[in-house]
Amino acid sequence: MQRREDQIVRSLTLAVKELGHEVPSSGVHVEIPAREEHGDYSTNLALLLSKQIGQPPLSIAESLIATEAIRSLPHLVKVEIARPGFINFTLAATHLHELMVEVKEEGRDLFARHDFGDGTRMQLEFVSANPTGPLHIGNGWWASYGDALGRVLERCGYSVTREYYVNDTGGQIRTLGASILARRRGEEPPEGGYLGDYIVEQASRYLGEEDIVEAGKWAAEENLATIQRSLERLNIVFDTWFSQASIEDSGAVANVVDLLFERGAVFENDGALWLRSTEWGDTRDRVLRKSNGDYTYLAGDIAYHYNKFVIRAFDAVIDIFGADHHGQVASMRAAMAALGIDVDRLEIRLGQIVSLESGDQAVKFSKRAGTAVSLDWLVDEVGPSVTRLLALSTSLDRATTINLAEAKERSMENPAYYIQYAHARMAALDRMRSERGIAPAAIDDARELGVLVHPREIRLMREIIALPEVVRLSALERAPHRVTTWLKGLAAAFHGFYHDCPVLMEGISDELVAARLYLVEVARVAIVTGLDLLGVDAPEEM
RNA sequence: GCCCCUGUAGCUCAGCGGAUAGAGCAACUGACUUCUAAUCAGCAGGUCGUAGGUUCGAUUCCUACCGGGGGCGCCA
Repeated sequence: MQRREDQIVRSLTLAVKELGHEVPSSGVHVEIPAREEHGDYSTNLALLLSKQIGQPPLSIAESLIATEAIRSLPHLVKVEIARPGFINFTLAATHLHELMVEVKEEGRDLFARHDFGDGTRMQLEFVSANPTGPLHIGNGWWASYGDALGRVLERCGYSVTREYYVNDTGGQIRTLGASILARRRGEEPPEGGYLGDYIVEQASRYLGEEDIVEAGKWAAEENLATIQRSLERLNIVFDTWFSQASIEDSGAVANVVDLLFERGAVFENDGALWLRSTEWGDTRDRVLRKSNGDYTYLAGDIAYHYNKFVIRAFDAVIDIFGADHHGQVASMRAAMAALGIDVDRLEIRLGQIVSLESGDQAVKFSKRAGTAVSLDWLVDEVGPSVTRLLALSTSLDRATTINLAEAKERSMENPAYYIQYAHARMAALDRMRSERGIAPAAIDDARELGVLVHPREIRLMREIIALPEVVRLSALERAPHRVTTWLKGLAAAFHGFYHDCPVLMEGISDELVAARLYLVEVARVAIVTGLDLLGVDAPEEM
């Protein structure tokens, strides 16, 4: 779709040149204003030029709108100057009709697609929960975010790899094994062990040796399979499951510590090897190899990130962790800097804590204490669509409390029903069209859509054409929840249209039926595109 | 103490430095011989935590303070 904004920017550029000025290098916006009185598009250009050339913005705006470049803008009905110095363009409905044809021709594959990602190889690491138990709801929230962000980035031309880092070795696996063995003996898990009920159940099925490592690995493998199934229920599929044990066994950890040593970033103290991370902005230095000779988790993670950036040479990496891993951020960035890796290639996004409201109390999740509410339980309760849309309704930066009663309601409280119902209505219209032997919507010329002038139709068309910009911003700001916000608006516009603009009822002209059917098809392209970006199904009927 | 996130309507939350700050829910009122009312419409609800600063313009950016959440291991 040729974005109308770009067309207007080109005309404004010509207009500025016509007046003999330079276009400001940054800050110029052409946007769809929030208020309809402000027209279809609006620009702050005159306000910025005012600063640059020292003339009042209103008189600059006057000169601009008098130029040939502006007067000849396609579809232009009216151009107005507003208070501080905005220029507001009102276009004829024909500009919307034209764009509808473009969206329909692009279809689900091409509409709202961008190429600015330019094939950048980007790795997204997310979830990476230790296989010491089932995923909890917080994991599901951040998993939905990571997957949707990947979809948005892919639509903008990035080449995305989704990866899960599996902590299949080390102290937690031993603790897990010890907890299993204790339960099998009918005892309480040891101090610091895992207290969840699932451990008791697993212990009853463990037939192996009385060996904590063997028991731990057995349970971890089983847990990992469970985790994978939980994620697949949410439409989340990883490209790679990267084993921590594999990187340790390969000697890569020792190698990267050697490399850090060669670069002078390591020192010895109290029998341990330390990373001089304070030199790169960390609040304290970090242990890489303990005095007992074992490498720390951090050392393994550094080797893993070295593998991402140097061995596999991803152009950029986004790590998505829970806020409880905040402490790792400065250390990892320091380690990358110490290795001479451009720190800007590493982006770490932290998801704030998710809790569940049960009665009046918020339940905090702890896997060790066994109070984590499992993701599977929530998906059983409300289904995958509601889970994903709820997770993707708010910013990652906001700590959320899930209200189960509201999540189970089948109303607008639940964006999933509202949005999916809009799609089901579109699908129903198409079924009915087919049953009545009416040909699928087809238009040879945008002028055949000239009958679409009802305020409900206008609003729907305006919502549809906003998606490309929403997708662009979602990718740049790593904010897929913007797509959810847009979907709610689109669904609202469609429900309003559906209510006031009959498509297949008696007494409607053939021409209007054809145009409205076409509009419904275009709306369907848009809503399916949006839902797919979030990994949510578009049901034919509900 | 230090670091990160957050404070917007009664509640849950949107809001790329722009114009009169928006949705849903809850409360109240209205619309079903229908293309599925899982919908639509109306009404009501705001010192955008507080105080400064930058700017033509600040809910948005900066600083300080106050409230809430999270993190500061030779755990992972």
